Amino acid sequence: MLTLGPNFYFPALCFQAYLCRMFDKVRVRFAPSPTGGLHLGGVRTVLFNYLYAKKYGGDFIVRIEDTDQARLVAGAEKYIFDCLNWCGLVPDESALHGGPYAPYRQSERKDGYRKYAEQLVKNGHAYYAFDTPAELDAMREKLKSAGSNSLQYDHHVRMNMNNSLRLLPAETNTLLKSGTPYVIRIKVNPDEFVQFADMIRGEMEFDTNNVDDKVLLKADGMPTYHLAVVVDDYLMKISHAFRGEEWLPSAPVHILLWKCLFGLDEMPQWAHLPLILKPDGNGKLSKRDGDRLGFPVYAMDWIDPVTHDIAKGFKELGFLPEAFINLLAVLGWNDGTEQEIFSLDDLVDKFSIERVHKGGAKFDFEKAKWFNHEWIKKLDVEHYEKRVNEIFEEKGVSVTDARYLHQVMNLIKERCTLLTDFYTQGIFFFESPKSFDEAAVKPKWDEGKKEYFIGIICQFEELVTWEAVSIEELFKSSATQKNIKVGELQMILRVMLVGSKTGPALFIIAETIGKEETIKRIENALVVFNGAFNK
RNA sequence: GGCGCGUUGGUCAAGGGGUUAAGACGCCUCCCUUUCACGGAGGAAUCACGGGUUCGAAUCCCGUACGUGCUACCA
Repeated sequence: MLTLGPNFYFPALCFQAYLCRMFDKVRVRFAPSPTGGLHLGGVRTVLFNYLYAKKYGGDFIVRIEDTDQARLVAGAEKYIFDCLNWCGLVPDESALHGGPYAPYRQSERKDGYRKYAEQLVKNGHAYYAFDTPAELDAMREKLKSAGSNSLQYDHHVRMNMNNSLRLLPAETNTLLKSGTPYVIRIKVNPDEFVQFADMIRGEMEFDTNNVDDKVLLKADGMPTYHLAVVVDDYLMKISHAFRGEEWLPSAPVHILLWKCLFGLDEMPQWAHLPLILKPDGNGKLSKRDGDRLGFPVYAMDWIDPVTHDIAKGFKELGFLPEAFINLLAVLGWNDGTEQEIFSLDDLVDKFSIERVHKGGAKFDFEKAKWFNHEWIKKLDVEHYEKRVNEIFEEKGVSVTDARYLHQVMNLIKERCTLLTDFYTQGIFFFESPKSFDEAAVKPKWDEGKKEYFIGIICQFEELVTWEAVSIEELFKSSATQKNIKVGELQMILRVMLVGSKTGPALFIIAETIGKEETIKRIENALVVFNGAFNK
């Protein structure tokens, strides 16, 4: 079976690839550059890669693309792996986990790339370029003032530039020998069409007249993304390359490199994923949008090592990894049924790259929270009580009785949207209310009610079985005796025990916190109400 | 500006020539609960626009508009 499914989707287009790949293993890669926090969109790219690999029994590889030394951020790589780990998307091979194609960090593979760049030069598919940044600027300035609609370094301009195409071989040699800084650029021939089948978008075609001579090897000897991605995908036997839509315009460069270097038969199948857009206005979702609109865009808290700015993560905000994965999966994909709640296993089973949308989706934090709510309700509290315990600790409440926390969590789980809600919804099970919703009590408060509560204290003390039903029975019969409406008393009792008019069934609360604590809280509240209402 | 990609309710979306155009989130109304939540019942779309093709188009084709991406010795 292996790659049968996906290849059958474009049988005519991929027949050749199909033939040569049908017995190969599916191997996909996520290739982040460690420049900061792991964005929503990044996690979704990981997810889709992972799902596809696991669906076809393949390998999921994480390759660190750290070819831009200037943009490296300390800690970013570790952070990426921490996020993947939290999400449960563990790589089969990576810079962290090792594997048969190590190293998985491009900076450590530096020496390997030059050979391919040189080979391209030798075969006439690339050339040395000695242009300085200033000269490049000047070129673009010139094009701009000439009214050109392209500012690219391409076949129109390359014969006016300082490169081995225009220079005499001897001149090039001299420059090379004298150590003049240079880059290697791909030589894109005009008037050709580059075609490939995108698994999401179908047949794609690009006119090479619009493709520029991209830098392949930088002056510092590092490859650019364009060279590195092709070389490493080849060396690591990547069968399917899924990445964000922002890469679509440079896809023809990659196809051309594949063609010149390794042959199209070896090339992975491409899929360009739609973007995740900001919820309000326009554009790709960015960290700033999260700050602005009040929701996270990173998987986990990211602390900038330089500025020490902290960007909130879904994890710390109280999201379950199950929910995070789920909401990301259905942002741009669905299985065609009405199902919306999917576990990772479900997703592996049902995911299909062909059903991924072409259009970008605006991120909706309200819906994201709904997914979390659903997962909190769905999962047994064992799955997340450790995290909830941490949240209580962070708030300065130490939970000594794990069984009690467990019990409380089951009582309130359906009213918790975020894990952090367990604290706000459940704190009164651990501490007496520090304040009361007096406005809720005041209109109902009178001398009769006061007498009633004074009386109920003694009755509670004598109650033998402290269980919700018996407490309720006693409470109600006592009210009937005194000819007071039970409803009004209940509201008051609730505020006495909880502090506000919220929470699960009242007598369950009384049972859970215990007789002694219930009586204590009534007495406490009596004092406060007495003072407040001056009766 | 050039090139690419996209466009079904506020949002996510099903749908692939004939449907009363699913469903979910959010919002509103009501029921349940004398709390809040959960749950339940309702309410809200001339499928961006204009032309074709067709007996018939949200669905196919062409334009236009709008959105978005790329346009670095960044990924």
